Amino acid sequence: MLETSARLLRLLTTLQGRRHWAGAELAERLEVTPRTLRRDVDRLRSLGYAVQAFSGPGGGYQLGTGSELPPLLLSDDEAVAVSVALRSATDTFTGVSDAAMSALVKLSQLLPKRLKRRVTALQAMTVSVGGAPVVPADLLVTLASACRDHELARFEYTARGGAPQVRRVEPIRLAHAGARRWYLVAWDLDREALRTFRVDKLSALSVGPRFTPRPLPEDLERHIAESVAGGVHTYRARFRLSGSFEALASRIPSWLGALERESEDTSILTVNAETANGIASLIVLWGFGFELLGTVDGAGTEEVAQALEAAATRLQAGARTLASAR
Amino acid sequence: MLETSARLLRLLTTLQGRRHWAGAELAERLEVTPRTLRRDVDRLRSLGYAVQAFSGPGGGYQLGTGSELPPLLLSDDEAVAVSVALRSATDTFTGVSDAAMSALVKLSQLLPKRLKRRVTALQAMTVSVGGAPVVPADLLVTLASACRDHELARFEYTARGGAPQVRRVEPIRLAHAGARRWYLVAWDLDREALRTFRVDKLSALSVGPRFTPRPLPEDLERHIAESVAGGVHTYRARFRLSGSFEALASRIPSWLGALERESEDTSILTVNAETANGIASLIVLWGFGFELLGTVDGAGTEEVAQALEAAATRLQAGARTLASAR
DNA sequence: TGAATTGAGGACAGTTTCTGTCCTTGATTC
DNA sequence: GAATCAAGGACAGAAACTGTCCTCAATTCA
Repeated sequence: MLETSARLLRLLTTLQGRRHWAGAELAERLEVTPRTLRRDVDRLRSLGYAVQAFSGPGGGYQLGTGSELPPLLLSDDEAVAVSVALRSATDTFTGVSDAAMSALVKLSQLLPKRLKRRVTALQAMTVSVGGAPVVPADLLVTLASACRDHELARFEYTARGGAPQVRRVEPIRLAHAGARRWYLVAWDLDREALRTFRVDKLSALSVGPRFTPRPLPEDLERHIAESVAGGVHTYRARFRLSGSFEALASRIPSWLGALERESEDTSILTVNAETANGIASLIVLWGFGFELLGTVDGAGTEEVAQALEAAATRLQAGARTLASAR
Repeated sequence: MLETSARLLRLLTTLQGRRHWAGAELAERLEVTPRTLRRDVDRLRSLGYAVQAFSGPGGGYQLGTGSELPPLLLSDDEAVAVSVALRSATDTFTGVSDAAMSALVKLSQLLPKRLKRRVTALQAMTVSVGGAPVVPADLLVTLASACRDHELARFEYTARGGAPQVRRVEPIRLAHAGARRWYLVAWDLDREALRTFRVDKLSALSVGPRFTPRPLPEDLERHIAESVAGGVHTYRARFRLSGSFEALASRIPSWLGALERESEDTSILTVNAETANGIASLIVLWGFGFELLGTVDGAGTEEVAQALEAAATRLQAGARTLASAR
């Protein structure tokens, strides 16, 4: 009974669109008798969806929160919004980036072309202050799909200080190391070994036919942890801000850095970035005074200090040109 | 045939979880004959979902992008990720905030309690960026639901320079004006007139029983546009960089701003941000010298220039502390 | 308190649909 | 050319669905 299944889905859509529905109204919409509607509601219930009912004048049905999440039926606009939101979330929220990635892969494979175009168009317009992705979301989605679906990948890779090389790999895992850094862990077909690639060093990606996944090496997790942690060295600078932890916490976005209490009216902010200059950019975003305390491990402190001063000089010079022009 | 409907849904879930599936594999999973599976696939197709099939060794089924978006079947983790992503997107991406809001309302009403708790926990870790008043996502979701479902709202409102008052309204529309500014347009029951409320000035919200919506005033759109328009603006600053367009284009990420050729060896970079300080942060990230030319429409040029100089001062002061400490 | 509204659900009969079991055809890969 | 795998027609028995007709139960409002 195809019609019944389709009707159940339509009922679910309808119930998701507005909270409250009168029985008669629903029955009319679905073009069935109220009796059949009640049966449909029962069916949804026995599928695990929490449809609540109310008797009496002003009664009706509404879809509540059950134990399972019902299939989400999105309108075009909503689907685009979810896609855009997820793309930015993969980079912003470390805690959920993997899940966001897999949701994004799911959605991307279902999204009709016309909607994909809209997402791309929106994405191009979006500039987010300080928290912008360094790795294009499309690339990530493609790689994540390749991992999930066991599809060969082929790309140009520019290793540290080397020339671009073409690599052919069996993708295994996409690893996220916070602060906008993504790594592809894959089996390198030419070198016959497990390799880790920085996604931002990777270009001209194409994914090929499926491969049968080889058994995962036992030390995969360790391999990931090591190659991801060691690869690039980050700057982790500590700043002293004046203001109590409570007062500052609400005004500092979590992706900017980690905040700790120092004393009653000072706090310490630790900022991570890939370049000393990135540190400067982030601390400018904070918008108020600060004291540079140094880097977490002591290394690179001088560079960071120099970067801050150089940035100060550039800002002043750049702003002054305008003033003198008038 | 409840079993059939449930099975179709399961099939859809399965197909969303991985790209490629062999027919036999699917049949086994769903505990039906291959023949019935083929019929199920047919059923999905006639419901409008693009299931593709491939013959021969290595053949099988995969769910492609059809003309309609199929119901999205999310795992727990994915649902949490989508919710978190949407919450931040409502504030970040002006272009899709309404759609994101309605998707969020939909999702929030379906999300099982255990998942809601996880979202809340994650949300608590995420705080939004400096200065501007922040509107809690929960408040927005509640208000948006109230608009959609025609539920009375009651809250305390602190008008400009006034004391908090209790208001009882019929919510009509939630309007977004970029830069974390949200407005509730509602019919004020005590004043018997259309009113606009700034959501960040509103507290102790409770939503009551349903009301029958009165006909929308004809000038609603105009009313919204007017009461919302005041006060929001983005900064669009133009900078001159030395270097040819070709040389710079490859070194400036596209999200930083739009680059144009000016002359053989200078280019113009246009940077957008919501605060003058955001402009400063972005231009620092560029890492080389620049000249501030002003803002695109001329307005706010002074503020941007001042923000750059202020940032320079802060950077110098902050960096100097370290030097003097040694 | 009583009338009106609205959902719940049992029973029944006729119709429709579904499933599994054949079997043949057509596409694709090696 | 052989093997693999999806497509789909035919058929019969079983199962499910729908509308109709009724009786109950819950809730609201006068």
